[in-house]
Amino acid sequence: MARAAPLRDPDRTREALLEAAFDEIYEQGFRAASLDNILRRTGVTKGALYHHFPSKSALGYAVVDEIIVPHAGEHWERLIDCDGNPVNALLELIQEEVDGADDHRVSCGCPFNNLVQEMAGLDEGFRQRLHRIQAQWREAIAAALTRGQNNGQVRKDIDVDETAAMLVASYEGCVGLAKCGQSKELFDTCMRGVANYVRGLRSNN
Amino acid sequence: MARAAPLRDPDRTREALLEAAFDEIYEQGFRAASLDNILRRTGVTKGALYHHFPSKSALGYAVVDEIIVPHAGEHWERLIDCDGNPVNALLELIQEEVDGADDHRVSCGCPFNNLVQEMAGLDEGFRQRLHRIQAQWREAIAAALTRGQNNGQVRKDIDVDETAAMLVASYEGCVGLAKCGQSKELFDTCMRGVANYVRGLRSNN
DNA sequence: ATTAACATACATACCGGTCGGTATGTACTG
DNA sequence: CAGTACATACCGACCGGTATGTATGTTAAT
Repeated sequence: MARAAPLRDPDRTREALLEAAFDEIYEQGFRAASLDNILRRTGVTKGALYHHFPSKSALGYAVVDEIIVPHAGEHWERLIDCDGNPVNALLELIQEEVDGADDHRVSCGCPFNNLVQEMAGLDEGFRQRLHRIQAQWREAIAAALTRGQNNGQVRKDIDVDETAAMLVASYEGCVGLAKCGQSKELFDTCMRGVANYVRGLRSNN
Repeated sequence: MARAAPLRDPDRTREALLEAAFDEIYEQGFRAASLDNILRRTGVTKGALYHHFPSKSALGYAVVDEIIVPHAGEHWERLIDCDGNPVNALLELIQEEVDGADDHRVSCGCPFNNLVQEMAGLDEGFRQRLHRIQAQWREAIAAALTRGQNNGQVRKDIDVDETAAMLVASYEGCVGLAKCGQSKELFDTCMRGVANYVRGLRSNN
């Protein structure tokens, strides 16, 4: 890789490091992610990296805080903002995930879930950050379902927290199945199952 | 750890290596699993290990073939053998998983799923083995559901393959949520959601 | 001139894997 | 039965490579 001219633009340097770190971590996992690879991807040197981040862990935490959290937020904020039928909103979200899933995504899985599986049991710093994301997802879904119950759009005999947890689990599970089979088709099949489950939440009135 | 006397019992040595490798891989992941740790756990030396297995990968594959596959088989074989109502059989299976989940399990997750998340996108040897396990799970559930449909125990308007995929995904997802929250309670909540989904598969007649 | 922003060279530790050698059991031979 | 020849099981030091992290020097902007 060509030696990049020194940027002397700390914000851009930092941002470049975060993005390259995200890619590397997404493809390799956090522990197998190599700082040297990240430096190669960016053309940044080791001194610069350690100028911006005190450790590999700190870099990983920053990737979660500044890339994964905002990206996750985009999804559940729409569930919160949406004032229509939450069942329809969920179905739209599911459809978007199905449409947006390319080979790379099928092969690598969900960046959030990958980190959970790898790090949640080993590192509290990761775990707490990831758990917060997951909890917000569940809360957003549960709140939307409660709203739907009050509006008569959603069956009143379901436990919204239970259902929200189950939905998040199903989605992450679908991504996992697809990764295991390296098959977009399997992902679609699995997600159709989730969509049918969601349709079953509709009130019968 | 005390220095173990040379066993000179190749089968036992091999078995000990497999079990220690399983534990180490379960807790650390495959790539982070250290051969030295496995040797320390067993008291076996590196020469002995490489006498039994040509490489770390081969050891990992053997763990899947000789420990994880048989263990997974125990579960889905019971679904195949069972001649009662498949909905009840699934609910029993779920209940057993809930009852059997201790702290270690919540913290470390599902050995099968861990390997999927870590290795499926990186190593075909692992991927094919794991995919085979997953496919057998789905096939066993789908077959049971089909039997239930023919017996009038299961709704006829569901797609059994879709449902089977969704069930496997949900279960793996539940384990993931629990790991992320380090919370048995979250696991129970999530699994209650799965159980309710399964109850919804019952025919209404 | 200070100091933030980088660059370079290096320290240290651990990794999977190899290698020469040893101890033990077994099979053949005279 | 004794002795030789060979195979299996195992030992543990060591290798090259790579990992994160550090120490110190240089550049450039305010």
